[in-house]
Amino acid sequence: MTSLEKADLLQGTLDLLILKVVALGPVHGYGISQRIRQISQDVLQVQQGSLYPALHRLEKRGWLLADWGESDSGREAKFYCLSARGRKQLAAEEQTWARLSNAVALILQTAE
Amino acid sequence: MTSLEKADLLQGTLDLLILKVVALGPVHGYGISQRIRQISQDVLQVQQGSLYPALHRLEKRGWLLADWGESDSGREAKFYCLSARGRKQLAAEEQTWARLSNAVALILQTAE
DNA sequence: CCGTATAGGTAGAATGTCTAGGAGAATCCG
DNA sequence: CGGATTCTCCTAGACATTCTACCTATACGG
Repeated sequence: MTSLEKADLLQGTLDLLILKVVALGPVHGYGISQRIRQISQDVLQVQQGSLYPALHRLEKRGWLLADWGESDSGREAKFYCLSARGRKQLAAEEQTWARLSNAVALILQTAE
Repeated sequence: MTSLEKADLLQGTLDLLILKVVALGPVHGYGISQRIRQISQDVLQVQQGSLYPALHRLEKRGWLLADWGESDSGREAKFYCLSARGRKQLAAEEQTWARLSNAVALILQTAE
């Protein structure tokens, strides 16, 4: 059910969220999901089964660059950072989000 | 592509939008799509192939009631109105939308 | 030694939305 | 009158995204 009631996040915003979090500095996948949960104060949470396919998708589209490194806890981890095209994409998606969410707000604001 | 760039609407918000528009008074399907476009100032537009399945879905779930009548232009049209459960559902979805969209805003507001 | 946290991943199902069609009736324009 | 456009309903099939559920492996605390 993509109905608004149960979703862990707003459908279609996952790419935007990932790009935005990665823009704050290199992170690995696991860290991305943690940051999204923390910054959103536990409202949004990305399941791993959504996260990793999304990361591969974004990398394949040339928006993310990945390389292996060592995480804080000393484990192998794949760190992602934004490419130039990813930065453009992020800007575009931020703008689109603003347009669409404002439009939804317009409709919800109509007096009853 | 459900990526934010090209969508006609924010995925997962269609039910909410329909319920909200119907809450303003009985409308037929065609009128719903027009109102959404107008109120959103041409930002959001529902394709007919999305609209009618959604209406049937909402009716089947008991949130909308339908009956045939005559439209302004004298044609047969199916008018929808909210059921009691639909009203509850609308309230719930409005709240969820507020929670989720605020959470997205939180993430987008993180300083760079 | 076992459970939890960290870190990566895949497969399959469910859902929603879009594109692309089809249909009929009313109205407007030339 | 003929043709185009608007109004109104609908379905089928393709597609992308996201979820649940599962798998692997290492480190650490009790």
